[in-house]
Order: sequence, then structure tokens, then C-alpha cells
Amino acid sequence: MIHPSHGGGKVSQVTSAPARTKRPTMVDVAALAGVSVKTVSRVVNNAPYVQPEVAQRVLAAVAELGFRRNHLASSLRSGQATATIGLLIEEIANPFYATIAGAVAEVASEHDTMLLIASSEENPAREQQLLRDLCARQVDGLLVVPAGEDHAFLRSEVERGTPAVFLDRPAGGLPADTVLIDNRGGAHAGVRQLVERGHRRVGILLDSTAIYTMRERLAGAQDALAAAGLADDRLIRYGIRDPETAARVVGDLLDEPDPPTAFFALNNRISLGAVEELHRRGSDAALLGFDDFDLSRLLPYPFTVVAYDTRTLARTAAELLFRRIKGDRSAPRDLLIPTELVNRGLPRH
Amino acid sequence: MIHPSHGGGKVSQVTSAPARTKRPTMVDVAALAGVSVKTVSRVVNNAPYVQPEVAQRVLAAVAELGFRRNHLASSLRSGQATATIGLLIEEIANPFYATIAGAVAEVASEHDTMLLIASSEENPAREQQLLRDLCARQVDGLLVVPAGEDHAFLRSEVERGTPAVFLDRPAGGLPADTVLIDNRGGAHAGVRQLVERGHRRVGILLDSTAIYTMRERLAGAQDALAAAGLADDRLIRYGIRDPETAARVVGDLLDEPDPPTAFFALNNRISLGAVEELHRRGSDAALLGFDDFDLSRLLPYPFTVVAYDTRTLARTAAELLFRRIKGDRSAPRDLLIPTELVNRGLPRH
DNA sequence: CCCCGATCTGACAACGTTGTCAGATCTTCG
DNA sequence: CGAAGATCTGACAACGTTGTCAGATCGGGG
Repeated sequence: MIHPSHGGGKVSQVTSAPARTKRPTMVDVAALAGVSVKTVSRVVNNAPYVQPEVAQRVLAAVAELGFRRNHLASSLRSGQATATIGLLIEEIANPFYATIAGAVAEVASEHDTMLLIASSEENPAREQQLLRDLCARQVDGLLVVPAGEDHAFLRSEVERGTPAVFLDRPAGGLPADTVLIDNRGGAHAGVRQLVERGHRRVGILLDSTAIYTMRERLAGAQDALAAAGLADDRLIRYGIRDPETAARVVGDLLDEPDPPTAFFALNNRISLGAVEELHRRGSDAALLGFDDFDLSRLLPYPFTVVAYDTRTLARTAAELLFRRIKGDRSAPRDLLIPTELVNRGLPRH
Repeated sequence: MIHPSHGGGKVSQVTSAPARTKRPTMVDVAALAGVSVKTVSRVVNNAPYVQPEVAQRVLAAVAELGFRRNHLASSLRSGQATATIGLLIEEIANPFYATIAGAVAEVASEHDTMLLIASSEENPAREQQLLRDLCARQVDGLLVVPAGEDHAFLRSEVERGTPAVFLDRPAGGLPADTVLIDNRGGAHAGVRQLVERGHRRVGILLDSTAIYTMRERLAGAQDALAAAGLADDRLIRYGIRDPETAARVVGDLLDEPDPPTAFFALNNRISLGAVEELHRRGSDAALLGFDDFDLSRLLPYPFTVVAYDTRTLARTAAELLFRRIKGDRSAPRDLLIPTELVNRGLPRH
């Protein structure tokens, strides 16, 4: 699978073990510049009251030795401010979380803060361990997309001054800042539109209601159907994990007598499978999906998505976190990010 | 854009400023358990030679106070091992880098290490500052997708024991481990296939040769064309940044007398625009693109991509880094990740 | 001329942890 | 029964930095 390159490496020196010098400290700089460590500290931190010529000498010594302040020691001594926040998500490679990470990184960068990212992989035990680990690293704050249902274990950390903001899903057992998508409202609006267009039988496709967002979306859809007297639990299909299963289930439903004329896919993996199957069959059923996704406009079947701005979700949460870090001690807030309905896909051919 | 939720927040207590207790330290635990700090340290670190009953007392005190070891102080005292590595990429939200980040996070997790991620935003100055900052945080190692051309400033850090592995693009001015995609070989193979299928005029679409990977891909394509005596610089179009421009340039080339019968898009943004335009026109030109992408198989025009496994790229680099962290001092290595040709898109209709 | 404040500098302790070492107790064996 | 080792514990210093404080120097106003 992997093979060494054929001569691309301009290896100037093949000496294997290099110098391995120790890192210079303020003590070394001070010795070289002929001043005390405290003066070095002052210069490095741009503190006032240092004679220009002395500062020059120190800076020269810093440059000569290649000194870099040890951030660990610095934030240990000065108490707070590691200038690092922790982000806990499910899986970095997933585009949804990647977008969140990107937006959070942007806000963090605006506050001269670095980002420690951890993946919970939907495992509550792992989530708990990672959050504890992040706290042990003295992060200034936490952004959490919850995997588990109970976050009471974070209470003591929050009380000890590590603020936490939850996004996309609510925290359990902990009054905390939360930023959520309007899942229920979006699903309601989308399904109501289907109903208004005359659909009476709407197939609902989801994996499970174990996850908060899915419960909300399902509830929104059911509200809209019930409002029109169209609720029918037999049209709800669970256990759909991937596009392939979604395609199969859509096919099964269409093959039944009195099939649905519309489908609501509760996430974009399911939408994708549904698009494939509807396109394959040349069907004319309507399709609504929650979550937009990349390239959706180029897919070979027209459908509507409940879209929202993931970056706004993440930036809102990150900005709220930094307000907390700066000392905002007001009551926890719940914010909702609105959704909109957008048409996607190419026309039927 | 954002509005407060309507009554979803089960705010049990509206008291704004909570207790704000100080974090307990080993001193506190020691006092409560009636032992010395050193014994607490031993228990917390599972060191041998502690009486079981004493360990029990300490653990009870730890639980009662909710003590967590301060990772900063720990790694400051014990020298190395912050159990953190730094990853520098261009932009987290980009799926390519997100995939890299995900794979790196996986390997890091296998080594009980956390991941500090920074975005260079293709800015060499920012890259340099971020890398210095990561070093100041005493990371155990660095994974870098270079933005700049010169990384000589990292030499001292590497010599002082922070190993660095570069991926996707080579480092400049520094003998260092590097893991690259076989850009030249992949482009060569793809274009050779076009030639073998009878194409004599191949339009080449790219942004610029400022980036290493693009130079290599262009060189591979030109090699293949030259080998068949088909090199023609007039068919190379530069300055294509986005799908829209790509679509326009493809249209322009097709409208010329004696138009190309095939196109080679040097990245997936360009491929995407080319697909749209060729589909729109109902063209029958062949299309080759470097980089696969999500949903490519569902796009409405058939094309071939030079594909590679981004996860393998990242995992290979991460595993090499951890070997360095564990003490491997052998000569720097250059590794190449192979590519393959894959057919994508739906048939013409 | 002296005192006062502004400017500049360094000694020292402290952040929370762990490595080193020495001391204490207990077991084991010649 | 005494010596040697194994087991257990704590005092102390140190990691690299910064906050506190006190001391030194200088210019200017009474």
C-alpha cells in the first residue's frame, strides 16, 4: 500500500541522531543578557518599566538562544488562562462536525485561543472521560455536542470556573448554556408544506429516537400531520442507519398497496438513499429531508430540505462561551437557531 | 437570526452567580486523608508501595473533593509528555482536512493523546506563528500540512525534541519526515489512459502552480502527453479558483475551433464545475479529475477520478510521528501514498 | 538641599506536581 | 539474634514562570 519514494528526498545529511539540545529557559536568557529572570519575564510580556537598552539586550539573547516561553509554566503560575478551549464532538471527519469545528476555530482564533478537539464517538463513557481529561488540562472553557444523557458530572467543573456551552443537543442534569437547531419547528414547517400540497400519506424515515434531535424532528412531523388529521404510525420506519437501508425501505414502502406519496427523511444520510431509490424508479413521490448537504443541488432527483446554518450554530455557541470566559455570570441561556426550507436536486428527467 | 427559546429551558434555579469554589489540589486531598502530598501523588499515579487502607482513604478523599490532577503542573514537573500533539492544517471545515483530522485523532486516541488543531488559512506568517505557539505549549509532536515554502524556523524545535512530520506537501528548508500523495504518478496514469483511448487534445484546468501538489500533477500530465508527442501549452488554463470559473473556462474551450475532446481538472472544485458544464451542454468530452469527493458517483455526468485514501495518508503520518515521539531517531523518511483511477458519475442521458 | 514620586531592577516565594532521598517499620534468613 | 532486604511514608527541592515587594536611581519642586 505504501512504498518509499524513489529519490525525491533531498537528504542533505544522513546523520541520524541530531544535537538534541535542551530548551532554553528564562534563566538562560537572563544569564546571557546579564539581567535577572524577572526582567526577562517583563520584556517577554511587554511589561512597562524596562529600559530600552536592557530590553534590546534581552531580545537579542532571546533571539540568539531561540527562546520560547513555556506556556505550561506560564499558565500554571498565573492561575487561569491557558488560552485553550476544548471542543467535544462525535466524529471530526463528519462534515457537520467539521463545519462546527471550523467555525469554532475561527472564533477561538479571534480570541487568540487554541482548540483542543476530542471525538466522543457517540460513547457516553468516552465522552465523560474526555471531558474530565480536558478539564484536567485546565482548558478555559468547553464546547460540547453531548453524546450521553447525563452531564451532572460536569457540575463541579463548571462551578470551579470552567464554563461549558452545549450545542446541537441539550445537556442532561445540568443547568447550562445551550444552543440548538429548531428541529421541531423545521420539521413541522416542512411537513406542513407537504400537507398543503395535497399529500395525505407521508412516510417517515429515521434510525431511532435515542438521539434528542431525532425525537424533536419526529415530534414536529407528527404535530403537523396530527393537525391535519393525518397521523399514521404505520408509515414511520425505524432502524435506518445508512443510505442503502434507506433506499431499500423506500422501495418496500412504495411496493405496498396504497403507498406514501411523500417521504420525510430525518437526516441527510437517509435523504441520500431515498434520492437514489426514487431516481432509480423514476418515481414522482415528494421528498423532504432534514439537513442540507454538499452537492445536494446536483443530485438527480428534486427534493426539499430543512436547512440551517451550521456555522451560525457553532459561532453562536463559541461566542457565548467566550462571554462566559470573560466573566459573564448571568443565568444560563437557551438559544434556538432557525431553519428554512430549500429546494434541491435536479429536475426529474 | 437567533431568538431565545420559548419555554424549553427547565431552569431549576435562576440564581446567577454560583458557588465558584476553588479547585482542590493534592494538598487538600492530603489534608483530608491525613497523609502527605507525595502519598496522594503515588495513589493518583498508581505507584507501588502504598498500603491498601491508605490508598482507600486517599481515594475516598479524592472522590469527596472531586479532585482532578492538574495536567499542566504534572507535565511541567516531569519534563516531557504533555500527551498532546499539534495538527496544523489549512482549514478544518474543508472535507479533505477534516478527514485528515479525523484519522489523526483516531491514531492519537490510540496513544492516549489529545489533539490541538490549528488552521493556517494558507497564510505562511500565520502558519509560523501557530507552529511556534504549539511548540510553546510543549506539544509532544507536530503534524503539518505546510502552507509556506520555508520551515527552517522549525529546525531548532525539532532539534530540541519536538518531532515534526509533514503531510500532503513537503517541508521547505528542513530535512524532515514527509508523507505525500503520488501526485505526479496519478496524473500521469490518468492522462495516459486518456491518450490510450484516443484523445489527442486534452484541456488542462488548474488554478496556479504556486502549490506543490499542483506543480506535480501538472508535471505528471505533461509527461504523459509529451511521451505521446501531444504536449500543447495552449490547452492549459490557469486561474481557476471555483466551480463557476471552471464551468466558464470549459465552455470557452469547447467553443473554440478544434476544441479539446478531453479535460483534466487538477482538483475537485474544478472537476465539479466541469461536470456541471459538460452535463449542461450534453457534451461527450471525456473528463478526468484529480481528487475524489463525496457523492461524486451520483453526479449527472460520467468522469474518471485519480483517487487516493486520505485516511491512509493521515494515519501513516500520525503513526510515523508517534514512532518519533517514542524515540525513533533514524534518518528522515519520505513516503508516497499510491493513487488509483476510479470511474464516477451517472451515465450520460 | 531634601523629599517625593516616577522609573527601573532583582530577590524571593509561589503555582501544583513529582523525583530524590532518607527514615521508619516489617519480614526473612543465616 | 542481628543484618539485609522489602515495604511504606514523608520532607524537600525542583520544573519554568510570574506576583509581590523592597531597593536603587533619577529628576524636579519646595
